[in-house]
Amino acid sequence: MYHISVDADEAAADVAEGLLRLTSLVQAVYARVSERHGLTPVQARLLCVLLAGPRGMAELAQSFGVEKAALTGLMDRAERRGLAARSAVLGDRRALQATITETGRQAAAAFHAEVGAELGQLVAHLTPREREQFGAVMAGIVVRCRPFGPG
Amino acid sequence: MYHISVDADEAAADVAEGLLRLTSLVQAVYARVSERHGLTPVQARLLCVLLAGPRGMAELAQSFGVEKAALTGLMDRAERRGLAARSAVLGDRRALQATITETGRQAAAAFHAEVGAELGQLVAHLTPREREQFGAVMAGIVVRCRPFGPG
DNA sequence: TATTGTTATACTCTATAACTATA
DNA sequence: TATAGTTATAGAGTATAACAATA
Repeated sequence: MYHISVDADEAAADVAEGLLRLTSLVQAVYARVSERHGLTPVQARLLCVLLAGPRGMAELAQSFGVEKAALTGLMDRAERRGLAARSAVLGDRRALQATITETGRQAAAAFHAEVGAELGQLVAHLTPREREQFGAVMAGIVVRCRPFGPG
Repeated sequence: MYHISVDADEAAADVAEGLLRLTSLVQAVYARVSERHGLTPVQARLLCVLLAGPRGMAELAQSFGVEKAALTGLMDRAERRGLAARSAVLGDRRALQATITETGRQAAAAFHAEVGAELGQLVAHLTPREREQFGAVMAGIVVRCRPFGPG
């Protein structure tokens, strides 16, 4: 039905290499934009989550896929830099909420906009139709690896 | 000529989000396969480069985009684990070459094959034609950001 | 003088284990 | 007992600055 290349392995290796190179490029963009705003990549990610509202420490740790203790350290450093703060939670005196400060909000908003713009530049040479197809393929790949949604 | 969406910004944001999610997924695969072979992601990358032959320390630092001192630390740890070694360079008594050991070679070869296979799985649901197009788009994006070749 | 590589120091990010306080 | 979060400790990865040896 399809044309099967005799170099099927080679074609697969090419896709793998493409994925690795693309990943490396996106990581570099992310790191460069973070640095422009005085943030580490992980701090940028943390602040972007907190832009949507306060989050519990355990909740953040789980959504980042790190241990609670690692999150304590992340928040310590973010707090020391005036980017985020901890606040009490009504009704559970064990719990703390991570919140973003005004300084953090401004940095995160600017970071988010610039990352979006720079990543958009990467696909600016494609036609709208190509971009749409490319986006659909990426979404399809991601969805198949997160069968229960973007936790 | 093309249909321009009134939500062009939104579409661009979608592509950016897709790139970030795909990157996160590929990084996770890379980290998981590395760990399976007792390697950190950076060690895996270092060893895969050394699979092709010895490299000078400064050369490696530049191709990794890190300072010389960082590479000294990387090689110290790789050497301590028996994955790589330093050897003298004939004709320049300042220089050292990083080489891979047999242990390192086996780990790197297995790692490389498995990463290729797992990344291949990510696009296994696509038709050959879709895979080819996807690969071409990725290659095009990367090429535009490395106008002087893959360093 | 320039280049190669190392050492010293400091910081971020992460894991594990032991701990406190509250539920 | 279980959960939320912290502390202590260790290790990887990185940067900067100062240094040694060689070109």
